[in-house]
Amino acid sequence: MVVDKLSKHLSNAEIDRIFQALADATRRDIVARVTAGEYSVSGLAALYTMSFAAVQKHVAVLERASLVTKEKRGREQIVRGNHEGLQKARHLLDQLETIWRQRADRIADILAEDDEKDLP
Amino acid sequence: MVVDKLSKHLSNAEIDRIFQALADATRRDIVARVTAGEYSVSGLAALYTMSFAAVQKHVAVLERASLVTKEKRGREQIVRGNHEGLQKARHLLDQLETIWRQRADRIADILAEDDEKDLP
DNA sequence: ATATCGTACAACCAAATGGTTGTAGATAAG
DNA sequence: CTTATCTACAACCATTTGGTTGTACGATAT
Repeated sequence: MVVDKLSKHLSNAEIDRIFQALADATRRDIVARVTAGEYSVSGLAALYTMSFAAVQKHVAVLERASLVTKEKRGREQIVRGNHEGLQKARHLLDQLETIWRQRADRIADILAEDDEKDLP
Repeated sequence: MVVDKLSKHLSNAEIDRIFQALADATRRDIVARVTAGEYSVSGLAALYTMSFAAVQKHVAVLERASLVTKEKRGREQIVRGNHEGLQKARHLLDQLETIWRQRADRIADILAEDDEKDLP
């Protein structure tokens, strides 16, 4: 199987986990919220109609993807955005964007060459 | 259930499809390849050890996520990167990045305020 | 001391995923 | 015409996913 590594620092498995973690609206909402402030797991669970255990699982998925961290404070578990993980994700997305833009640039170049042929 | 819409133009279902499509190394490889050139489905299938049908399914997932288009040419089906879809994905990722960066900036501001308090 | 709160975790379930093989229909090549 | 190629699609299978309920346990409040 030929699968290019998109990053020297992120394994394909890590990238899989990041994208899969973000492929759910509830989890994206959790990321947005804990990136803008602190929430306990039950504090998060109160925001959604699903069960506490379901939210707990969503947080676990985000944690495995390094997008979020948990820290025990008293009897609560505080969830925060993991800036290192988020930065990794951002870097990864930059790389993907670069590949796509290179393609766009190549097309632009080809079109530019055609234009030159039309010059006097 | 409270789930913020991250975009006026992309539904949560569309975003789900985009991230999930990218949550597989083979599919990311396909996106990279068809973004850099043209491939038939069988041309793609030749690159991987899995069956033709499996690759066909991966392409279908990418197509449903609007990251790729198929066009019939003779008996072949040509797969290309869908620039509109890719741009949507890029825009979406920019928005996520903005949210994360705003958080970082807010932290920087808070730290800056603390520094000011230490001034003479 | 006891009840309550926040969490962890197991067991279970339905549906989706990622893969397989097999069959069938167009299209191209001999 | 016959054969080989490319694609589509169905049926099946194992595993994962997203959800549930129930139980147990440490921390907190009354």
